[in-house]
Amino acid sequence: MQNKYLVIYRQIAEKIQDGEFPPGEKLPSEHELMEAFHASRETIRKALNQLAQNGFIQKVQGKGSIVLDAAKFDFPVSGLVSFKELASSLGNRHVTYVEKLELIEPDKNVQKQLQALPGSKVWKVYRVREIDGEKIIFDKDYLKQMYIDNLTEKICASSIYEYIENELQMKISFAKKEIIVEEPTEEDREYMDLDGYSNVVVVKNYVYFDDASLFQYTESRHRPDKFKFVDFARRTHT
Amino acid sequence: MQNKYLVIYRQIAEKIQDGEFPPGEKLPSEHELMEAFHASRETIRKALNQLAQNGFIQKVQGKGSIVLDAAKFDFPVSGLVSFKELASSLGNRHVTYVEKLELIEPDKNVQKQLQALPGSKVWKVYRVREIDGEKIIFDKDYLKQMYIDNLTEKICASSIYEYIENELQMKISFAKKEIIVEEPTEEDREYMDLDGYSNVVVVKNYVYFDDASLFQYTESRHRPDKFKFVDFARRTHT
DNA sequence: GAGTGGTCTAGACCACTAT
DNA sequence: TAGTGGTCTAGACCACTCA
Repeated sequence: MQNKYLVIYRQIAEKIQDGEFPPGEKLPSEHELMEAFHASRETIRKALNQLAQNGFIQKVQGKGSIVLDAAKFDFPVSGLVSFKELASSLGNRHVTYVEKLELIEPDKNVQKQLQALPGSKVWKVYRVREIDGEKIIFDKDYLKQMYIDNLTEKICASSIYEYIENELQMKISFAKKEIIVEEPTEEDREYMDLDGYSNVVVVKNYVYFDDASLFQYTESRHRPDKFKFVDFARRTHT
Repeated sequence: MQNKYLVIYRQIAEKIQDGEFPPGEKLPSEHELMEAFHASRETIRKALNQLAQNGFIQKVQGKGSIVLDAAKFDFPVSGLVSFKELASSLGNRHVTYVEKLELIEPDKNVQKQLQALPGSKVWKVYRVREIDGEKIIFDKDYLKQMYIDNLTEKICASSIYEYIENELQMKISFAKKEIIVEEPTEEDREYMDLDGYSNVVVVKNYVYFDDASLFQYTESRHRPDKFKFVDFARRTHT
Protein backbone atom coordinates (compact mmCIF):
# COMPACT_ATOMS: atom_id res chain seq x y z
CA MET A 1 0.00 0.00 0.00
CA GLN A 2 1.00 3.56 -0.69
CA ASN A 3 1.15 6.63 1.47
CA LYS A 4 -2.33 7.65 2.33
CA TYR A 5 -1.84 11.31 1.56
CA LEU A 6 -0.39 10.53 -1.85
CA VAL A 7 -3.34 8.30 -2.66
CA ILE A 8 -5.70 11.11 -1.69
CA TYR A 9 -3.60 13.57 -3.68
CA ARG A 10 -3.82 11.46 -6.80
CA GLN A 11 -7.53 10.84 -6.48
CA ILE A 12 -8.32 14.53 -6.12
CA ALA A 13 -5.90 15.46 -8.91
CA GLU A 14 -7.61 12.97 -11.16
CA LYS A 15 -11.03 14.37 -10.40
CA ILE A 16 -9.79 17.85 -11.20
CA GLN A 17 -8.35 16.73 -14.51
CA ASP A 18 -11.53 14.86 -15.36
CA GLY A 19 -13.55 17.99 -14.71
CA GLU A 20 -15.37 16.50 -11.76
CA PHE A 21 -14.07 19.44 -9.75
CA PRO A 22 -14.27 22.22 -12.35
CA PRO A 23 -11.95 25.27 -12.37
CA GLY A 24 -13.21 28.20 -10.37
CA GLU A 25 -15.27 26.01 -8.07
CA LYS A 26 -14.35 25.17 -4.52
CA LEU A 27 -13.15 21.80 -3.36
CA PRO A 28 -15.10 20.18 -0.51
CA SER A 29 -13.94 21.52 2.83
CA GLU A 30 -11.19 19.77 4.72
CA HIS A 31 -13.75 18.45 7.17
CA GLU A 32 -15.82 16.93 4.38
CA LEU A 33 -12.72 15.43 2.78
CA MET A 34 -11.81 13.88 6.13
CA GLU A 35 -15.06 11.95 6.11
CA ALA A 36 -14.91 11.09 2.44
CA PHE A 37 -11.42 9.62 2.69
CA HIS A 38 -11.55 8.41 6.29
CA ALA A 39 -8.44 10.35 7.15
CA SER A 40 -7.32 12.81 9.78
CA ARG A 41 -7.24 16.48 9.02
CA GLU A 42 -3.43 16.70 8.84
CA THR A 43 -3.37 13.94 6.26
CA ILE A 44 -5.95 15.73 4.15
CA ARG A 45 -3.96 18.93 4.50
CA LYS A 46 -0.80 17.20 3.34
CA ALA A 47 -2.58 16.11 0.19
CA LEU A 48 -4.05 19.59 -0.37
CA ASN A 49 -0.64 21.21 0.11
CA GLN A 50 0.77 18.98 -2.60
CA LEU A 51 -2.10 19.94 -4.87
CA ALA A 52 -1.45 23.61 -4.20
CA GLN A 53 2.26 23.24 -4.83
CA ASN A 54 1.65 21.56 -8.14
CA GLY A 55 -0.77 24.19 -9.31
CA PHE A 56 -4.05 22.29 -9.05
CA ILE A 57 -5.65 24.40 -6.37
CA GLN A 58 -5.24 27.64 -4.51
CA LYS A 59 -5.95 27.66 -0.80
CA VAL A 60 -7.57 30.75 0.67
CA GLN A 61 -7.97 31.08 4.39
CA GLY A 62 -11.52 31.40 5.58
CA LYS A 63 -12.88 30.52 2.13
CA GLY A 64 -11.68 27.19 0.92
CA SER A 65 -9.61 25.56 -1.78
CA ILE A 66 -10.28 26.94 -5.24
CA VAL A 67 -9.67 24.73 -8.25
CA LEU A 68 -7.34 26.38 -10.75
CA ASP A 69 -7.57 26.08 -14.49
CA ALA A 70 -4.78 23.59 -14.99
CA ALA A 71 -5.10 23.81 -18.76
CA LYS A 72 -4.06 27.45 -18.59
CA PHE A 73 -0.59 26.45 -17.52
CA ASP A 74 1.53 24.29 -19.74
CA PHE A 75 2.72 22.37 -16.85
CA PRO A 76 5.68 22.67 -14.59
CA VAL A 77 8.92 21.87 -16.31
CA SER A 78 9.26 20.79 -12.75
CA GLY A 79 12.80 20.75 -11.55
CA LEU A 80 14.45 18.60 -14.12
CA VAL A 81 13.82 19.05 -17.80
CA SER A 82 14.39 15.87 -19.66
CA PHE A 83 14.55 15.83 -23.40
CA LYS A 84 11.62 13.47 -23.64
CA GLU A 85 9.24 15.94 -22.04
CA LEU A 86 10.62 18.69 -24.22
CA ALA A 87 10.33 16.78 -27.46
CA SER A 88 6.77 15.70 -26.88
CA SER A 89 5.74 19.27 -26.26
CA LEU A 90 7.64 20.65 -29.23
CA GLY A 91 6.83 18.27 -32.01
CA ASN A 92 6.64 14.69 -33.02
CA ARG A 93 9.54 13.71 -35.16
CA HIS A 94 12.56 13.79 -32.89
CA VAL A 95 15.81 11.87 -33.00
CA THR A 96 18.76 11.73 -30.63
CA TYR A 97 22.26 11.27 -32.01
CA VAL A 98 24.93 10.13 -29.58
CA GLU A 99 28.00 11.87 -30.95
CA LYS A 100 30.42 11.05 -28.18
CA LEU A 101 30.54 8.59 -25.30
CA GLU A 102 33.87 8.48 -23.54
CA LEU A 103 35.34 7.82 -20.13
CA ILE A 104 37.77 10.65 -19.58
CA GLU A 105 39.99 12.25 -17.02
CA PRO A 106 38.26 15.59 -16.64
CA ASP A 107 40.04 18.82 -17.39
CA LYS A 108 40.22 21.48 -14.73
CA ASN A 109 36.98 23.17 -15.64
CA VAL A 110 34.85 20.02 -15.57
CA GLN A 111 36.65 18.84 -12.44
CA LYS A 112 35.65 22.03 -10.75
CA GLN A 113 32.05 21.96 -11.97
CA LEU A 114 31.61 18.42 -10.70
CA GLN A 115 33.71 18.89 -7.59
CA ALA A 116 35.45 15.72 -8.73
CA LEU A 117 38.41 14.23 -6.91
CA PRO A 118 41.71 14.41 -8.78
CA GLY A 119 42.32 11.14 -10.59
CA SER A 120 38.64 10.16 -10.69
CA LYS A 121 37.10 9.54 -14.07
CA VAL A 122 34.08 11.08 -15.69
CA TRP A 123 31.71 10.04 -18.45
CA LYS A 124 31.57 12.57 -21.26
CA VAL A 125 28.50 12.34 -23.45
CA TYR A 126 27.66 14.53 -26.44
CA ARG A 127 24.15 14.25 -27.78
CA VAL A 128 22.44 16.14 -30.53
CA ARG A 129 18.67 16.46 -30.58
CA GLU A 130 16.91 16.74 -33.87
CA ILE A 131 13.31 17.87 -33.98
CA ASP A 132 11.32 18.00 -37.20
CA GLY A 133 14.51 17.54 -39.20
CA GLU A 134 16.54 20.26 -37.54
CA LYS A 135 19.37 19.81 -35.07
CA ILE A 136 18.48 22.40 -32.50
CA ILE A 137 19.78 21.11 -29.16
CA PHE A 138 23.28 20.05 -28.26
CA ASP A 139 23.66 18.38 -24.88
CA LYS A 140 27.01 17.97 -23.19
CA ASP A 141 26.78 15.71 -20.13
CA TYR A 142 29.45 14.92 -17.59
CA LEU A 143 28.69 12.18 -15.07
CA LYS A 144 30.88 10.95 -12.26
CA GLN A 145 31.91 7.39 -12.94
CA MET A 146 31.81 6.35 -9.32
CA TYR A 147 28.04 6.30 -9.51
CA ILE A 148 27.55 4.70 -12.87
CA ASP A 149 29.84 1.97 -14.15
CA ASN A 150 28.48 1.06 -17.49
CA LEU A 151 27.03 3.61 -19.85
CA THR A 152 26.04 2.39 -23.28
CA GLU A 153 25.02 4.22 -26.40
CA LYS A 154 21.58 2.72 -26.12
CA ILE A 155 21.04 4.19 -22.67
CA CYS A 156 22.20 7.60 -23.83
CA ALA A 157 19.87 7.52 -26.81
CA SER A 158 16.82 7.17 -24.60
CA SER A 159 17.06 8.69 -21.15
CA ILE A 160 19.96 8.65 -18.73
CA TYR A 161 17.69 9.76 -15.90
CA GLU A 162 15.35 6.87 -16.39
CA TYR A 163 18.23 4.44 -16.42
CA ILE A 164 19.60 5.81 -13.18
CA GLU A 165 16.30 5.89 -11.38
CA ASN A 166 14.81 2.66 -12.68
CA GLU A 167 17.79 0.38 -13.26
CA LEU A 168 20.24 1.66 -10.70
CA GLN A 169 17.52 2.49 -8.18
CA MET A 170 19.15 5.72 -7.15
CA LYS A 171 17.09 8.72 -6.32
CA ILE A 172 17.78 12.05 -7.95
CA SER A 173 16.85 14.63 -5.44
CA PHE A 174 17.35 18.16 -6.61
CA ALA A 175 18.84 20.22 -9.35
CA LYS A 176 20.18 23.68 -9.78
CA LYS A 177 19.69 25.34 -13.12
CA GLU A 178 21.34 28.34 -14.71
CA ILE A 179 20.29 29.93 -17.97
CA ILE A 180 22.57 32.26 -19.89
CA VAL A 181 23.11 33.31 -23.50
CA GLU A 182 26.41 32.90 -25.29
CA GLU A 183 27.94 33.23 -28.71
CA PRO A 184 28.15 29.89 -30.47
CA THR A 185 31.38 27.94 -30.17
CA GLU A 186 32.92 25.98 -33.01
CA GLU A 187 31.45 22.83 -31.49
CA ASP A 188 28.00 24.40 -31.55
CA ARG A 189 28.34 25.19 -35.24
CA GLU A 190 29.66 21.70 -35.94
CA TYR A 191 26.85 19.80 -34.24
CA MET A 192 23.81 22.05 -34.62
CA ASP A 193 21.95 23.58 -37.55
CA LEU A 194 22.69 27.11 -36.46
CA ASP A 195 22.18 28.85 -39.81
CA GLY A 196 22.68 32.55 -39.21
CA TYR A 197 21.99 32.59 -35.48
CA SER A 198 24.55 34.50 -33.49
CA ASN A 199 23.54 33.26 -30.05
CA VAL A 200 22.85 30.02 -28.25
CA VAL A 201 20.92 29.64 -25.01
CA VAL A 202 22.88 27.62 -22.51
CA VAL A 203 21.09 25.77 -19.74
CA LYS A 204 23.50 24.53 -17.12
CA ASN A 205 22.19 21.78 -14.94
CA TYR A 206 23.71 20.52 -11.73
CA VAL A 207 22.09 17.29 -10.60
CA TYR A 208 22.37 15.91 -7.10
CA PHE A 209 21.56 12.65 -5.42
CA ASP A 210 19.51 12.03 -2.37
CA ASP A 211 22.42 12.43 -0.02
CA ALA A 212 23.37 15.83 -1.44
CA SER A 213 26.28 14.52 -3.47
CA LEU A 214 26.75 16.11 -6.89
CA PHE A 215 26.92 13.62 -9.67
CA GLN A 216 26.14 15.23 -12.99
CA TYR A 217 26.84 18.43 -14.80
CA THR A 218 25.03 19.13 -18.05
CA GLU A 219 25.18 21.89 -20.57
CA SER A 220 22.16 21.95 -22.79
CA ARG A 221 22.78 24.29 -25.71
CA HIS A 222 19.71 25.49 -27.62
CA ARG A 223 19.16 27.36 -30.84
CA PRO A 224 17.51 30.56 -29.64
CA ASP A 225 14.45 30.49 -31.87
CA LYS A 226 13.36 27.13 -30.50
CA PHE A 227 14.10 27.80 -26.87
CA LYS A 228 11.38 28.14 -24.31
CA PHE A 229 11.54 27.77 -20.58
CA VAL A 230 8.48 27.70 -18.39
CA ASP A 231 8.55 28.08 -14.67
CA PHE A 232 5.59 27.82 -12.39
CA ALA A 233 6.62 29.30 -9.09
CA ARG A 234 4.58 29.47 -5.98
CA ARG A 235 5.53 31.87 -3.33
CA THR A 236 6.60 30.46 -0.03
CA HIS A 237 5.72 32.51 2.99
CA THR A 238 9.16 33.06 4.41
CA MET B 1 4.26 37.10 18.08
CA GLN B 2 5.09 35.23 14.92
CA ASN B 3 4.39 31.71 13.81
CA LYS B 4 6.45 29.37 15.90
CA TYR B 5 7.71 27.29 13.02
CA LEU B 6 8.81 30.36 11.11
CA VAL B 7 10.71 31.64 14.13
CA ILE B 8 12.46 28.29 14.42
CA TYR B 9 13.11 28.29 10.68
CA ARG B 10 14.76 31.67 10.84
CA GLN B 11 16.87 30.84 13.86
CA ILE B 12 18.24 27.68 12.31
CA ALA B 13 18.77 29.38 8.95
CA GLU B 14 20.75 32.08 10.69
CA LYS B 15 22.93 29.57 12.47
CA ILE B 16 23.65 27.86 9.18
CA GLN B 17 24.60 31.13 7.52
CA ASP B 18 26.79 32.07 10.46
CA GLY B 19 28.61 28.77 10.19
CA GLU B 20 27.39 27.54 13.55
CA PHE B 21 26.00 24.53 11.71
CA PRO B 22 28.71 23.99 9.08
CA PRO B 23 28.03 22.46 5.63
CA GLY B 24 28.36 18.70 5.51
CA GLU B 25 27.56 18.32 9.19
CA LYS B 26 24.28 17.06 10.54
CA LEU B 27 21.73 19.20 12.28
CA PRO B 28 20.65 18.09 15.77
CA SER B 29 17.97 15.42 15.56
CA GLU B 30 14.33 16.38 15.52
CA HIS B 31 14.01 15.11 19.08
CA GLU B 32 16.87 17.33 20.24
CA LEU B 33 15.44 20.31 18.39
CA MET B 34 12.10 19.71 20.11
CA GLU B 35 13.74 20.18 23.47
CA ALA B 36 15.90 23.09 22.36
CA PHE B 37 12.94 25.04 21.00
CA HIS B 38 10.22 23.72 23.33
CA ALA B 39 8.10 22.68 20.38
CA SER B 40 6.28 19.60 19.22
CA ARG B 41 7.80 17.36 16.61
CA GLU B 42 5.40 18.43 13.84
CA THR B 43 6.31 22.05 14.40
CA ILE B 44 10.02 21.26 14.20
CA ARG B 45 9.37 19.26 11.05
CA LYS B 46 7.51 22.16 9.48
CA ALA B 47 10.54 24.37 10.05
CA LEU B 48 12.90 21.71 8.70
CA ASN B 49 10.77 21.23 5.61
CA GLN B 50 11.00 24.94 4.88
CA LEU B 51 14.76 24.77 5.32
CA ALA B 52 14.93 21.85 2.92
CA GLN B 53 12.74 23.59 0.37
CA ASN B 54 14.93 26.66 0.45
CA GLY B 55 18.11 24.71 0.00
CA PHE B 56 19.60 24.99 3.47
CA ILE B 57 19.47 21.31 4.37
CA GLN B 58 18.86 17.94 2.86
CA LYS B 59 16.85 15.44 4.87
CA VAL B 60 17.81 11.78 4.70
CA GLN B 61 15.65 9.17 6.32
CA GLY B 62 17.35 7.20 9.03
CA LYS B 63 20.34 9.52 9.04
CA GLY B 64 19.39 13.06 9.76
CA SER B 65 19.36 16.51 8.23
CA ILE B 66 22.55 17.39 6.40
CA VAL B 67 23.55 21.04 6.11
CA LEU B 68 24.15 22.04 2.51
CA ASP B 69 26.73 24.49 1.32
CA ALA B 70 24.47 27.49 0.86
CA ALA B 71 27.32 29.58 -0.51
CA LYS B 72 27.51 27.19 -3.45
CA PHE B 73 24.16 28.41 -4.65
CA ASP B 74 23.58 32.02 -5.53
CA PHE B 75 20.24 31.96 -4.03
CA PRO B 76 16.79 31.28 -5.32
CA VAL B 77 15.47 33.90 -7.66
CA SER B 78 12.53 32.41 -5.94
CA GLY B 79 9.30 32.85 -7.75
CA LEU B 80 9.26 36.49 -8.50
CA VAL B 81 12.31 38.33 -9.73
CA SER B 82 12.19 41.93 -8.75
CA PHE B 83 14.63 44.38 -10.20
CA LYS B 84 15.96 45.28 -6.79
CA GLU B 85 17.22 41.79 -6.14
CA LEU B 86 18.68 41.65 -9.59
CA ALA B 87 20.48 44.94 -9.37
CA SER B 88 22.08 44.22 -6.04
CA SER B 89 23.46 40.98 -7.36
CA LEU B 90 24.69 42.51 -10.60
CA GLY B 91 26.37 45.70 -9.56
CA ASN B 92 26.03 48.80 -7.53
CA ARG B 93 25.26 51.75 -9.67
CA HIS B 94 21.77 51.21 -11.00
CA VAL B 95 19.09 53.64 -12.07
CA THR B 96 15.51 53.16 -13.15
CA TYR B 97 13.99 55.46 -15.79
CA VAL B 98 10.23 55.55 -16.04
CA GLU B 99 9.72 56.13 -19.75
CA LYS B 100 5.96 55.71 -19.88
CA LEU B 101 3.12 55.67 -17.40
CA GLU B 102 -0.32 55.65 -18.97
CA LEU B 103 -3.80 54.40 -18.34
CA ILE B 104 -4.85 52.80 -21.59
CA GLU B 105 -7.53 50.71 -23.19
CA PRO B 106 -5.57 47.59 -23.96
CA ASP B 107 -5.16 46.29 -27.48
CA LYS B 108 -6.25 42.78 -28.27
CA ASN B 109 -2.94 41.16 -27.43
CA VAL B 110 -2.63 42.70 -23.98
CA GLN B 111 -6.30 42.10 -23.33
CA LYS B 112 -5.77 38.45 -24.04
CA GLN B 113 -2.61 38.16 -21.94
CA LEU B 114 -4.34 39.75 -18.97
CA GLN B 115 -7.68 38.08 -19.57
CA ALA B 116 -9.06 41.58 -19.18
CA LEU B 117 -12.71 42.38 -19.64
CA PRO B 118 -13.56 44.46 -22.72
CA GLY B 119 -13.79 48.12 -21.74
CA SER B 120 -11.63 47.75 -18.63
CA LYS B 121 -8.53 49.86 -18.41
CA VAL B 122 -4.95 48.88 -17.88
CA TRP B 123 -1.86 50.64 -16.61
CA LYS B 124 0.98 50.57 -19.10
CA VAL B 125 4.42 51.18 -17.64
CA TYR B 126 7.71 51.26 -19.52
CA ARG B 127 10.83 51.24 -17.41
CA VAL B 128 14.46 51.12 -18.41
CA ARG B 129 17.05 49.73 -16.04
CA GLU B 130 20.55 51.07 -16.20
CA ILE B 131 23.35 49.22 -14.46
CA ASP B 132 26.90 50.55 -14.36
CA GLY B 133 26.03 53.13 -16.98
CA GLU B 134 24.44 50.78 -19.50
CA LYS B 135 20.76 50.41 -20.26
CA ILE B 136 20.40 46.67 -20.32
CA ILE B 137 16.86 45.89 -19.20
CA PHE B 138 13.61 47.16 -20.62
CA ASP B 139 10.49 46.31 -18.59
CA LYS B 140 7.01 46.57 -20.03
CA ASP B 141 4.36 46.16 -17.36
CA TYR B 142 0.61 45.93 -17.78
CA LEU B 143 -1.50 46.05 -14.62
CA LYS B 144 -5.24 45.79 -14.35
CA GLN B 145 -6.60 49.06 -13.10
CA MET B 146 -9.35 47.46 -11.06
CA TYR B 147 -6.77 46.48 -8.50
CA ILE B 148 -4.69 49.60 -8.39
CA ASP B 149 -6.19 53.05 -8.72
CA ASN B 150 -3.33 55.40 -8.43
CA LEU B 151 0.06 54.66 -9.86
CA THR B 152 2.67 57.39 -9.67
CA GLU B 153 6.06 57.75 -11.25
CA LYS B 154 7.64 57.58 -7.85
CA ILE B 155 6.11 54.19 -7.13
CA CYS B 156 7.25 52.87 -10.48
CA ALA B 157 10.79 54.08 -9.92
CA SER B 158 11.16 51.98 -6.82
CA SER B 159 9.15 48.80 -6.67
CA ILE B 160 5.59 48.19 -7.76
CA TYR B 161 5.53 44.91 -5.86
CA GLU B 162 6.48 46.55 -2.62
CA TYR B 163 3.79 49.17 -3.09
CA ILE B 164 1.14 46.57 -3.70
CA GLU B 165 2.12 44.35 -0.82
CA ASN B 166 2.94 47.01 1.74
CA GLU B 167 0.64 49.91 0.88
CA LEU B 168 -2.30 48.14 -0.66
CA GLN B 169 -1.96 45.13 1.64
CA MET B 170 -2.67 42.68 -1.12
CA LYS B 171 -0.89 39.38 -1.27
CA ILE B 172 0.81 38.28 -4.43
CA SER B 173 0.59 34.58 -4.46
CA PHE B 174 2.14 32.95 -7.43
CA ALA B 175 3.66 33.64 -10.77
CA LYS B 176 4.19 31.89 -14.03
CA LYS B 177 7.30 32.69 -15.94
CA GLU B 178 8.27 32.11 -19.55
CA ILE B 179 11.70 32.71 -20.99
CA ILE B 180 12.28 32.99 -24.71
CA VAL B 181 14.72 34.69 -27.07
CA GLU B 182 13.64 37.16 -29.73
CA GLU B 183 15.08 39.56 -32.24
CA PRO B 184 15.09 43.11 -30.92
CA THR B 185 12.14 45.29 -31.81
CA GLU B 186 12.43 48.95 -32.68
CA GLU B 187 11.35 49.77 -29.14
CA ASP B 188 14.15 47.63 -27.77
CA ARG B 189 16.71 49.51 -29.85
CA GLU B 190 15.19 52.82 -28.83
CA TYR B 191 15.27 52.24 -25.10
CA MET B 192 18.24 49.93 -24.54
CA ASP B 193 21.96 50.12 -25.28
CA LEU B 194 21.87 47.18 -27.62
CA ASP B 195 25.04 47.87 -29.60
CA GLY B 196 25.48 45.03 -32.03
CA TYR B 197 23.42 42.44 -30.23
CA SER B 198 20.99 40.64 -32.46
CA ASN B 199 18.87 39.03 -29.73
CA VAL B 200 17.08 39.96 -26.55
CA VAL B 201 16.02 37.59 -23.82
CA VAL B 202 12.36 38.05 -22.98
CA VAL B 203 11.06 37.02 -19.57
CA LYS B 204 7.28 37.00 -19.51
CA ASN B 205 5.78 37.14 -16.08
CA TYR B 206 2.17 36.46 -15.19
CA VAL B 207 1.44 37.54 -11.64
CA TYR B 208 -1.57 36.37 -9.69
CA PHE B 209 -3.20 37.39 -6.46
CA ASP B 210 -4.11 35.26 -3.55
CA ASP B 211 -7.48 34.38 -4.93
CA ALA B 212 -6.03 33.16 -8.24
CA SER B 213 -7.02 36.26 -10.17
CA LEU B 214 -4.52 37.44 -12.77
CA PHE B 215 -3.54 41.04 -12.36
CA GLN B 216 -0.24 41.78 -14.01
CA TYR B 217 1.57 40.86 -17.17
CA THR B 218 5.19 41.87 -17.52
CA GLU B 219 7.70 41.57 -20.27
CA SER B 220 11.22 42.01 -19.03
CA ARG B 221 13.55 42.37 -21.98
CA HIS B 222 17.25 41.79 -21.34
CA ARG B 223 20.41 42.32 -23.29
CA PRO B 224 21.69 38.76 -23.73
CA ASP B 225 25.22 39.27 -22.40
CA LYS B 226 23.91 40.42 -19.04
CA PHE B 227 21.16 37.91 -18.65
CA LYS B 228 21.32 35.17 -16.07
CA PHE B 229 18.54 33.13 -14.59
CA VAL B 230 19.03 30.81 -11.65
CA ASP B 231 16.55 28.23 -10.59
CA PHE B 232 16.87 26.03 -7.58
CA ALA B 233 14.41 23.23 -7.97
CA ARG B 234 13.71 20.52 -5.52
CA ARG B 235 11.98 17.45 -6.64
CA THR B 236 8.62 16.70 -5.14
CA HIS B 237 7.77 13.08 -4.58
CA THR B 238 4.62 12.88 -6.64
C1' DG C 1 -21.93 33.35 14.62
C1' DA C 2 -21.04 29.47 11.60
C1' DG C 3 -17.77 27.71 8.59
C1' DT C 4 -13.43 27.81 6.55
C1' DG C 5 -8.33 27.07 6.55
C1' DG C 6 -3.73 27.80 9.68
C1' DT C 7 -1.05 26.43 13.67
C1' DC C 8 0.28 23.53 17.47
C1' DT C 9 0.32 19.57 20.51
C1' DA C 10 1.18 14.60 22.34
C1' DG C 11 1.47 10.29 21.17
C1' DA C 12 1.60 6.17 18.15
C1' DC C 13 3.61 3.25 14.67
C1' DC C 14 6.51 2.51 10.51
C1' DA C 15 10.82 2.62 7.39
C1' DC C 16 15.40 3.28 7.06
C1' DT C 17 20.51 3.60 8.70
C1' DA C 18 23.75 2.63 11.58
C1' DT C 19 26.74 -0.54 14.62
C1' DT D 1 19.08 -2.97 18.57
C1' DA D 2 19.03 2.03 19.05
C1' DG D 3 18.37 6.18 16.72
C1' DT D 4 16.90 8.64 12.89
C1' DG D 5 13.25 10.72 9.92
C1' DG D 6 8.22 9.66 7.63
C1' DT D 7 3.34 9.00 8.31
C1' DC D 8 -0.98 9.25 10.74
C1' DT D 9 -4.21 10.33 14.37
C1' DA D 10 -7.46 13.12 17.56
C1' DG D 11 -8.14 17.10 19.51
C1' DA D 12 -7.38 22.04 20.64
C1' DC D 13 -7.27 26.89 19.61
C1' DC D 14 -6.61 30.82 16.36
C1' DA D 15 -7.38 33.88 12.07
C1' DC D 16 -10.10 34.86 8.44
C1' DT D 17 -14.50 35.26 5.44
C1' DC D 18 -19.23 35.76 4.79
C1' DA D 19 -24.02 36.24 5.48
